[in-house]
Amino acid sequence: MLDLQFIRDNTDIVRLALKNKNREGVDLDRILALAEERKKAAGLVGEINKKRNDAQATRDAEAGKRLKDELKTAEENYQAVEKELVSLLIKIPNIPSADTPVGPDESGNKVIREWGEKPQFSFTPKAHWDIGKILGVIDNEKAAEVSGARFTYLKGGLAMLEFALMNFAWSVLTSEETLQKIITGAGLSISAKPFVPVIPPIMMRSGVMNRMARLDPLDERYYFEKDDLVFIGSAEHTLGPLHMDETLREEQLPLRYAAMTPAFRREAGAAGKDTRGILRLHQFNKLEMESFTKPEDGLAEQDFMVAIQEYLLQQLRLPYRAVAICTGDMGFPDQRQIDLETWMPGQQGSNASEGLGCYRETHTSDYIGGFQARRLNTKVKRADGSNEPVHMNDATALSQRPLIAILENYQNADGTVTVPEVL
RNA sequence: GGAGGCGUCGCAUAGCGGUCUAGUGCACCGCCUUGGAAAGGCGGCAUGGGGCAACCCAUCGAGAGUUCGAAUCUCUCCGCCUCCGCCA
Repeated sequence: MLDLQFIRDNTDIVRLALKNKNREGVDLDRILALAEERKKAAGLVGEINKKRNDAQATRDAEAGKRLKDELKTAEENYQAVEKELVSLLIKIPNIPSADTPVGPDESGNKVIREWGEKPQFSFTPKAHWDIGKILGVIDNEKAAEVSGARFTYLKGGLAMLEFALMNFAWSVLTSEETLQKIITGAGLSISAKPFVPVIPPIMMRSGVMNRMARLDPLDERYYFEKDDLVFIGSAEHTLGPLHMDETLREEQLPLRYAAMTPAFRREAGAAGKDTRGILRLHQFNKLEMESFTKPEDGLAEQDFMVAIQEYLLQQLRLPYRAVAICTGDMGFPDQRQIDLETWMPGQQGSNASEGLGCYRETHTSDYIGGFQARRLNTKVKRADGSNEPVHMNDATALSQRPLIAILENYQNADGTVTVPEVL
């Protein structure tokens, strides 16, 4: 949620953001009108309360009764205005950063860096689903019988490879020395405080997920109505509220956490897309980073997280490119979104004329600013005594998708796969 | 699942129908004192909203109710603790 005062003072910026983020349906004028109305309604409630307090001081029972009724009416009016205002306010997306490309959809994304040499094969490289079948390490058929489409069994060496991958990521995220090296390499000057490993809940109250601005679209979530619990779509969802309703001290920041959890996604609206292999599943494991920083450190923190992601892929010798996600394609609460796409030589991209091989998204990083913190009520007390929302970042460390990249980039002619040296 | 207890301004606590504009201790900040410190003294120290300001309003886990009046009484919900049962 944006700050109401910010919306009032920067109507043009908000209107532009609505347009660029494809949310022109949000009635900004109505919001501004409601904000005025709420101010008036609150004034009236305060006035009646004052009179009521005076009546109580003089034990004026008659006036007290009358004012109680007046207060009830005024409060009901205030509640109605407040409710409509908040319901509209939470529909305004976050404002894209200045360096975010403007664009309607995926087509507006900009590649900002490329790294690595694409492997050359003396044979036609296979897609990971074929390699998985040859090696007997991916079994979607049985998973479909047991759980349905978009589930998988990862077995044997591939399961071990995933553990190795996650261990590798943990070794980086918990090492101050390695993090300092990454920070220096990226030309940043921020704290090298390591990430605190966390095993978080993977179900959460729908109300809290809503405060994270991640409940919508509910259709994308697995929701247990009876218990009002939602399966998380990312560890971010339960790491983000770790300091809900708290005021942090400046010297505590940055606070960095990481968690490996299953992530659950219904993939509503993706019917028929990426149905082969393990690229798009209802359940997959992911190691996620989350951090809380002072507002002025938020953007650099995202650069840091991207640098970690790139370090991980570079250590794995996997070619990738970094992509600045444009306004129309970025997440609702995002101020700036940068994705890494890793080279997958065995797959056919959407453009068949380009031949075999394509880049697929393996990493995302979201700079959220104070957008989530405002609704989560996670604040930082500044040196001057004032309070303001902390800035938050979340980003993928490693997920199951890099497994695909390893299978396809490290494949041999006989269908075997070489394990990356760092693992 | 059963029984009982408890949620108060960072922490610990007082308050049990109007004197609460919520007291006290600790922690923290400033000043006095000191060569410097400790101790001591004085002052400050929650959040949100409104107002140029003095100041006003709201908030004692959340919501509803009783009452002229609720931190205090009643109900519902949420959370925590103790005991019992079941259990990876």
